[in-house]
Formats: sequence, C-alpha cells, structure tokens
Amino acid sequence: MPKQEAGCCEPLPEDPLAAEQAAELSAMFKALGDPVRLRLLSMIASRSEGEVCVCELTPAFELSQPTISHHLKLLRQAGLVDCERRGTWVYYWVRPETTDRMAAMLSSVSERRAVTA
Amino acid sequence: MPKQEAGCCEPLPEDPLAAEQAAELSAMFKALGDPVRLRLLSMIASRSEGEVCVCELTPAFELSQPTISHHLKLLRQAGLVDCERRGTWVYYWVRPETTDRMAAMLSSVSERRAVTA
DNA sequence: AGGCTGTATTGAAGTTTGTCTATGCAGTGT
DNA sequence: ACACTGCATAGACAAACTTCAATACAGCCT
Repeated sequence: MPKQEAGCCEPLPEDPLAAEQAAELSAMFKALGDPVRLRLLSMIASRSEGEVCVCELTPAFELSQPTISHHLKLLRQAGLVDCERRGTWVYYWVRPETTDRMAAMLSSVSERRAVTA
Repeated sequence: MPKQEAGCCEPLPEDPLAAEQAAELSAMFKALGDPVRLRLLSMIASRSEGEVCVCELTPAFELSQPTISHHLKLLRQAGLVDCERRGTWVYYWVRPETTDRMAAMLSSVSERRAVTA
C-alpha cells in the first residue's frame, strides 16, 4: 500500500447534493444548454422594460418560427421565463428566482463547500 | 392598429449575447444539464481538500464505471473540472473560473442587463 | 515478467433533442 | 361572418446523448 492521503477509496462521502435536487437543478441547466435558448434568455433579460414580444425574438434567428416557439416553451417549462398574451402579441419575461437559484449553486461550488441550495 | 407599446415588432434589438459567446457558454450549461454530472461536480467541490479520487465517485452512483468516466470526461471538456493521475488513482478538482463565468452570466440576467460576460 | 487494480476508450443500443413542414388556435379588423 | 396575423402544437426525421459490456491502458507489487 503506497503512501496515500487518508480517506481515499473509503466507502463514500455523504452526497452533498441530493438526487432529487440534482434532478431539479439539472433540468434548469439543461434548458440553458442550447445556444439559441441562452441567447433568447439574454435577449429577454436585456430589455429595460423587463419583457419582450415574441415578434421581436423570432426574426433575430435564422430559424423557423415554430422552432423559436419550441425553445421558448422549454425555457418556460424550466421555470426560467414566464409569458402572457396581450391581444395579438405574447410577451416573455425572466423569472429571477430561477436564475438566482442556479447562480447560488454555482457560487457554492466555486467556494468549495457542500451545496444545499 | 391597437394601442401598443412603442417598439413592438420593430426590426430587432442588438443581440446582447453574441452567437459565439452563446455557443461557448451554452456548452458549459449543457455539461451541467445532467443530474449525474451535477452531482459529480457537487461532490468534487464539497471536499475541503479541493479534490476527489475517482474511486470515491464511482461507487456513489448505481451506474457502471465507464459511464462515470464518460461523465467526468464531459465535465473536463467543458472546462468545469480538471484532473491528474497520481500513481494508481486519478484526482479531480473544480475549475472555479468556469463556474464563476456561468454565475456572472446568470447574475447579469437576473439584474436585467445586457450580458457581456 | 506477469498478474492485479484503477481508470479510460471503443462500439453498440435505445432514448432524447433540435429542426422542419403542416396545421390549429386566438385575437383583430373589415 | 370572414379573412388575416401572431403564436402554439403535432408529427417526422436526422443528429446527439446516455448507458452498457467488452476491451485497452497505466501503474503497482510480487
């Protein structure tokens, strides 16, 4: 047995991030794991009004309208944005609770501490 | 034409997140878009030593050893962790530059500002 | 050298994802 | 009532992802 830090290959540490929480959080990260969705979120957040009409988002990409609609749906299902129809148009805005929760998880990682977010 | 906020359906705003940066960042988010990888990162970060032996990570999941190895490889390719072989064992640690960059992007979103991270 | 242990790579199977075209639904205005 | 516009949904298909068993590689020990 070579010289080795004590603790290597011992049973296994307490899992700092419970499986259930990991599933929840990873769904949020997965939603931003596509360049189109990340840009959509960024564009929605960039507006000082706090919301953007879909009719402004769709032409910003060289993608079909249903594709953009699909990505917006995924962002909504992940809790990252919400939307409301007002007359003919639909407006989207960011839900900061979700982005804050993700940021908290990342901060705890770079601080090298157990995660409980 | 109904009463409407000025600016709806105008050409399109300056894209706050350039396509190239979005591709880079979304690759990082994608890497955390899987519950196993998120838990791996959390477990690696949770150690006060700052690093963890693979032999401690693998038995923490009900997955085969090659599967864990594959997920660790993806985390490494995304720049989230790095590793080093020391004798028989391989140790992984977090690269906080990457998690910090992701956290900065998320913070700028919840602050509703254009993203330049 | 040879066997053993820990980790990575390969190749394959099944599932999920991103995109499109076609269609449906909601609201406006004639 | 009808046509028109903006957005969402349905279905299809290729590409990518997750997982595994099998195999290869690296380092230790006798």
